[in-house]
Amino acid sequence: MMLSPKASYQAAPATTMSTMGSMAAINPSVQYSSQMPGSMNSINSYSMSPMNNMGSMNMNGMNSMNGMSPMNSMNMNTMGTMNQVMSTSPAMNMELARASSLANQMNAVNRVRTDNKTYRRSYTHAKPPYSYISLITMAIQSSPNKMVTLSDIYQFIMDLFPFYRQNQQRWQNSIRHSLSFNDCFLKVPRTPDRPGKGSFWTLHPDSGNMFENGCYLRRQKRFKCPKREAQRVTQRDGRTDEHGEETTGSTGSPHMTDTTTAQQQQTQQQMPQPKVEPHTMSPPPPNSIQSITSMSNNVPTSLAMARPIPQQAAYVSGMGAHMLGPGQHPSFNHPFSITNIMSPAEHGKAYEAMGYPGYNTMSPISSMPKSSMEQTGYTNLTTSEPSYSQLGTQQNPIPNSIAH
DNA sequence: CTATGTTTAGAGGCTC
DNA sequence: GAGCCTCTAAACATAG
Repeated sequence: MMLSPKASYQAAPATTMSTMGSMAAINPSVQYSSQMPGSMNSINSYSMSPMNNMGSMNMNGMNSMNGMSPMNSMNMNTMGTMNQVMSTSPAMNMELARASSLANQMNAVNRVRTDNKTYRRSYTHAKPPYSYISLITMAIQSSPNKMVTLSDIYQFIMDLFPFYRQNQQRWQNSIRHSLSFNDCFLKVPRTPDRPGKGSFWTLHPDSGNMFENGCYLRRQKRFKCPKREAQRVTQRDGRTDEHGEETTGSTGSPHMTDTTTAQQQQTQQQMPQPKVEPHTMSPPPPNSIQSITSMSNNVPTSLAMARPIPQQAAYVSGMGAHMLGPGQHPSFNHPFSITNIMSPAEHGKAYEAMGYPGYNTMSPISSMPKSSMEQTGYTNLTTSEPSYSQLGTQQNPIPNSIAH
């Protein structure tokens, strides 16, 4: 029997809505200011606008990075298009801004630390209150094209949170696992025109309500693609899944209840099936990556057989594990498709045109209930995270009545 | 060889 | 307490 070492540094507590509500008055900067007099100017960025936070975060991240990495330029690019991103998913950017604010505080506290002997522990050692799925989602959403490579995800996380600049092998393995294991992440293969290692990763368009409880540490329910689940069952049992929920529920992943399966299948069925003639596909915008559009001729045979989609509609096809599937969204119009890279502002329109109303509110981050955001004022950080409670004087700054 | 991706297994915490 | 979610570890396969 193997003992998990995680208890010694991480406990991954989930924060319930009630806890979130009660935490509304808790401002991390206030908590730490009581321990670090005079440091408010440096760390009270929670009262700042998200954009300010985002900007300062990135600069902090950049300052602490060694040299120029591809991701650095990506972050700069992200910053450059922040206005567009904001228009695509405001709530998502609130979360990103909050995450960046947290990173900002980490760095600020790091600076304060040198002037304050009483401060014993750096934010650098604190594990950010986000699940890996949340972090991956943030990385994807922060990308102008909503598609990132694995290394981009790594860099995004390390840029944002110094905590993840250590023990990289451990958490990066978890990142890879999360990408492969969770249906909400879709793998988009590279085109011959864009050689390189690894694929691109994007979000499944139907995975929008993963974090509807407003908690980014733990999803209320896990998104599962019925089609992919059926594939798993088929592979596992060596037979065709013809009984849908029953088979899925009995032999499927232990992470999925029958109820959830039924709900999601219903959602899938209710999702309007766009009827877009291939020839009506608009030419890519001027700033699109033209070279990628040749992907339709590069669909692996095995994958093409698995998904008999029209050749004209073949986007970045492939069903390796969790490629975008037919019926879920047409490839040639999928806002995330690399064959259809468009401005964030166009994403919403495209989605609405293909029968996905409210795309702008689909992102996991943006699915945070408005009431929750109003209650929390962006402060729904799961401050019950033990690693945070060990900050400062190593006394838990959060009253037990609130933290638990 | 290294990075990437998949899969399995188990532990701990949370929700119902 | 059962079921679910997340995290971690590890083995293995594959691509560049």
